[in-house]
Amino acid sequence: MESIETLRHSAAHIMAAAVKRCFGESVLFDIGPATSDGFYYDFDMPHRLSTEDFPKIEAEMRKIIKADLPFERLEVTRAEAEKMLAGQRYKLERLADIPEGEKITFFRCADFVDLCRGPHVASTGEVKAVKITAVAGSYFRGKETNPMLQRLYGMGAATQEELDAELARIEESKKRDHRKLGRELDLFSIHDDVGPGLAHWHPKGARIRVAIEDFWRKEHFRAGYEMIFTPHVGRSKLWETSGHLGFYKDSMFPSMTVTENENTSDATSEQYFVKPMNCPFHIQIYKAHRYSYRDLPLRWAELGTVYRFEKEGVRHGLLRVRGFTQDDAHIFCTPDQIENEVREAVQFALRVLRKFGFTDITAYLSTRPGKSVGAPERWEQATASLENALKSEGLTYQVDEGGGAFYGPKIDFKIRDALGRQWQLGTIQFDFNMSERFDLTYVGEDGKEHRPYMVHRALLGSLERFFGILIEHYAGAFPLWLAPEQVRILPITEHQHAYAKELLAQLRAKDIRATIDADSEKIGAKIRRAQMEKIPVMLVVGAREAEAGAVAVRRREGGDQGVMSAPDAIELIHKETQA
RNA sequence: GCCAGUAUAGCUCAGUUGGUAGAGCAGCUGAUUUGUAAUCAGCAGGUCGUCGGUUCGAGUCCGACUGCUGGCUCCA
Repeated sequence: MESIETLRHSAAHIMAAAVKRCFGESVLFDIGPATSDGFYYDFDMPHRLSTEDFPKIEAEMRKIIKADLPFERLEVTRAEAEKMLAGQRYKLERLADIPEGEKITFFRCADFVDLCRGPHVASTGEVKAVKITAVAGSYFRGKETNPMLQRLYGMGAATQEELDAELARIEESKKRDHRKLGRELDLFSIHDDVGPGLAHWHPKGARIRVAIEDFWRKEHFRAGYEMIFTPHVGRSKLWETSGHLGFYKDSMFPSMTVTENENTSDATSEQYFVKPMNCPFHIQIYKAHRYSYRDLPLRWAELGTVYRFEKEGVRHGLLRVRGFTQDDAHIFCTPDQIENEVREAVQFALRVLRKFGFTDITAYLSTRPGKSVGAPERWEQATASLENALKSEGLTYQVDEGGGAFYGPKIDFKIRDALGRQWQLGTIQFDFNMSERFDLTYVGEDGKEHRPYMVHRALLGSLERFFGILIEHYAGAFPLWLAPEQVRILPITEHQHAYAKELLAQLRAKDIRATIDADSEKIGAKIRRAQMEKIPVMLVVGAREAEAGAVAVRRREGGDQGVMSAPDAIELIHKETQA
C-alpha cells in the first residue's frame, strides 16, 4: 500500500498528462507536489484554464487511470535531461537546482515524461478517484516578479468512497467558518457601505469581546503591566521618526491634511496619519518622564485600535481586516533584562492561548529581513536571545528566514483555522531600533545615560483575528465563561412567566448572562432555537418546577442533569461561569 | 496587485432557448398554552450589486467597476 502522499503526487502527474493531451505541446510544465489534502500542478500555456475545462481534463485523467499505465522510472545524465527538457524553461530551471552528483530521474506516465524525484505508485490504476477542485494563479517559485503560472488543484484517493469522505470532511469543516457562524449567531458583520475590512461587533459578539478583554486586563495587571490609552492619529513627523512612513507608507491609510488658522496669513497645513501601530505613542509616554535603571522594566499595555490599508485580494472575514484592535504592549528594559522579559512574554502568551483551549500552536522565529536597520551583530544577538527563550520553554519552532520586522527579529505564534490555514496570533518582537530613533534613555547605575531596549508584544494578536479563530475553534459553541448568553429560561406556558422572571433576577444578581424565551411556542421549538443558538444552559420551567421552586436543567452538549432546586442550580452555574 | 469564480428578499436558494420575479426559514399579526430539536393561519418583504451596451424587450447576453469566495504575493 502506497502512502497517500505518493498517491496524490502520482495523481498530479496524471493530471499533467491529461493537460498535455488536452492542450498539446504548447504546455510548459513546472512542478506538481502533493499537499495536505490533495495536490496541484503548475502550468504555463496560451489557453486560459477555467472551471469549464475541468470536465474535459477529468475525463482524460479517467482514461489514463482506466488504461492502468505504469509509472516508469528513468535515470539519465544531466546532458540527456537537458535534451529531454528542451523548450521547457521552468523545468530546465528546476533541473539546474539539482546539485551536481545527485541522481537525475524522470518518471514516464502515459505520454508525459516528467523530471521528478518520485516515488510514484506502480501504475495509474492505483489512483481510482480524482477530482479537479480549483484553478488559481501562482507565481513561478512564489516570487511576485516571476511570471504567473496557472495552478490546477485536485484531490485524489485510492477509492471513490475515500474521496467522497474527504470532500464531505471539507464540506463539514466549512460549517465552522467564522464568517458563516458570525452571521448565524449574530456576532459581527462587515458592511460595504462603511468599507471593506471594517468589522462591526454585534451585541452578542461584543459580550464575548468584553469577556476576553476583562480576562486579558486582569492577567496583565497580575503580570506586572500597566494600562495606557493613546490617540488614533498623529503628525506625519512622528511616523517619519518611527520609520513607518519609510517602510510601510503604501499600506497606511492616506494622510489627512489639517489646516490651522485657516483664512489668515498664519495659515499652516500639515499631514496627519491614522495609526498603523501603537508604539510611537507608547514611546511618547516614556519620553514624558526621566527613568532610571531602578524603574525598569516598564510594561505598558493597550488595546490599541489601528488601521492598515491592506491590499485588495487579501481580506478575509475577521482574519484579515483593515481596522483592528491589537492587544499590544511595550516593555522598556535594560539590555541585561531583555532575555528574561522575552521569556516571560513567551510564557504569558502560551498561558493565555491555553486558557482558550488552544494547544496546537506553532512557533516561528523570524530573522533579519532584506529591508532592515541596525548592526548585524545586534541582530544576531537579539535573534539568539529569542531562540533561547523558545528553547528554555521547550518549544519546537520553525525558522522563518528573513521574516523579521525592519527593527528587529521576532517570535510568532500561529494557529490553524477551520480549513487548516495558519494565521499569526501572538507575536513577540525584539526592538533595539525605536529607542534609538526616538532618543530614549535611562540613567544607569553609573549615573550615565543608556539606551533602553524595547519588546513589542501582542498575545492574542488582534481581537478581530483572535475572535475569528476562536469562533472556528469552538465551532460557535463557546464555553460558559465566554458565551454571550449563558442561560436561557424556557417557560412551558405563560403561567410560568412570573416564576421565570424571578429566576432571571436571581441569575442576573450573580452576573450570569440570562434571558427568557417568552414566545407562545411549544417547549420543543424553544429548545431547538436555544440549541441552534448554542446556548450552554437551558432551564426548563413548567408547572411542576414553579410549584417546587425548581428548574429542569438541560445542557447544550446533552448530559441532562434533571430537576434541581433553583438556588442549587444558580449556585452551580455561578461556579461554572467563574471557572 | 495577480489568476479563477461569484453577486436574485435579513438568511439559504429556484428562476426554462431573453417576454418586466418565486419558495423555505427568519420577521410581523392572529389563533393556540403546549413537558425536552420546528403548532397552525394570514400579512409583509426585492430598482435582481452598480454603471453602461446589445435588443421591440435583459434577472437572463456583452463590457467596465465594486464587493465577496478560493488561490498566489504581502501582512510592521
